[in-house]
Amino acid sequence: MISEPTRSRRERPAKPALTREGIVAASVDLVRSEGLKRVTMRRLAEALDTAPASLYVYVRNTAELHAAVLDELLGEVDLTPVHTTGEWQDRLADVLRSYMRVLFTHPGLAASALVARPSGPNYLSLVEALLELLAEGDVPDGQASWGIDLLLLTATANAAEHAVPRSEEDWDALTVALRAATPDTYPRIAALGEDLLSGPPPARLSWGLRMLINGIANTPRP
Amino acid sequence: MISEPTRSRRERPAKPALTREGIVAASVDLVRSEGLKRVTMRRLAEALDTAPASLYVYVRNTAELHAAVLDELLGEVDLTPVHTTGEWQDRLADVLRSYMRVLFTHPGLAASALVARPSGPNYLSLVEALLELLAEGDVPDGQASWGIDLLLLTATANAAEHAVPRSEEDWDALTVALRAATPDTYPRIAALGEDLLSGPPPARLSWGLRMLINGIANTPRP
DNA sequence: ACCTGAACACCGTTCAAGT
DNA sequence: ACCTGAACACCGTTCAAGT
Repeated sequence: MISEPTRSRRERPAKPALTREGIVAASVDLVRSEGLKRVTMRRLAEALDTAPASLYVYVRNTAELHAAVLDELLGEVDLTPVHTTGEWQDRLADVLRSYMRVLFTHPGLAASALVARPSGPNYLSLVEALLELLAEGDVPDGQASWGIDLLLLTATANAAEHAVPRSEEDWDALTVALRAATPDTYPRIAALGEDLLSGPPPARLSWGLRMLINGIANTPRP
Repeated sequence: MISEPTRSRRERPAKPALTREGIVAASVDLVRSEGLKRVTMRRLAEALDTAPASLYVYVRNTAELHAAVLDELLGEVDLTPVHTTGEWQDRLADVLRSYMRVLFTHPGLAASALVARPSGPNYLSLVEALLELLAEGDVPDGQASWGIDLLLLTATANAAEHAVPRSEEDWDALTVALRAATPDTYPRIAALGEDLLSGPPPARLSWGLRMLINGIANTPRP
């Protein structure tokens, strides 16, 4: 009995040709459904019904792939605060919080963002939005230029740190260590005590963002 | 012919008993000789002449192992600026630069420091040193408490970003993207132009640290 | 030019079984 | 209690060979 290639080709649609766009799109699907940890060359090849080696025609390595995924996901950042009313500092903080939320929902993405920083259109739009808000606040150009980098870096690092859920034991380790600090060996730690760990995380974050914005706005360049 | 276990035991010294300290010490040797990428359970077991599974009696997982290595390496941070003369801000920046140098010389360590933050004695000494300098500058306790976290976080993220040597192409990708930004779509990026990428890295870093210290010192807590 | 199979050189972690 | 061998379930990347 002869097989029916035509029919079976119609049942499962013909394998689409590989393109960089297709690979990135499949990667984004994968990060949404299974997390960044599963966006591997082998898993991705499986999803695209091809061999891992085939992907290397379009993507240099795994790091570049992850950077492309991030570029894509940055489209989810809410930039509307740029054109609303209210204090420019608050709106700047809102954009950064939205950026952090995107990183936050895909564990591992923030860490990869630190190593392979994106340069796609969505990243540029984010930079542009932040620069416009700094300009609205009359922050000098030189300080805005150098500050934007640190603003994004700190937001990314903050997200990286909180994205991986700290296990109870890990957290306890630091808490215990800080509480055990005796005044004779660690006088300042002992003096500040609980305050080092205190405060609701959102309040700490808001203070942190405001602190950065203040620093950028008020520190003249040499 | 019968083998000579006694003699061969003397030629190669008896396998030392496994301890957590021994495992961490071997890990530190390994990170120095082969880099953090090679500090794996399997490679480490090989170095200790044991089976990978044996290590799990003393170490929960690879992340915990890497955190222990960092704890240990933080002993190299130069804390002497705490007790020298000069502006407290400059001495604070010096300590942070020394911290970054440690992270810098062991690629990958900074990234791991973001995920599994250390809590060992060397980390506490670093925190204590920074707090003492902030106290010398009469920074209010509440701001010091919340600021210290962000100070270390930003320094770590900065090191993580620069530890992995940016390939020429990656760097070009961002440069090209920024230069290609047209005034109609990205007006602020176009207006700032080269300045976004300009300046010698040490000058940018010094400004960044000073900016953070200013922010912490001058942003009141709610 | 693109795609594949196969291989090389690795990983983390678990678990039954031994001492 | 500690250690081991073996297994399970994966990785990234390269390369000769095919189309």
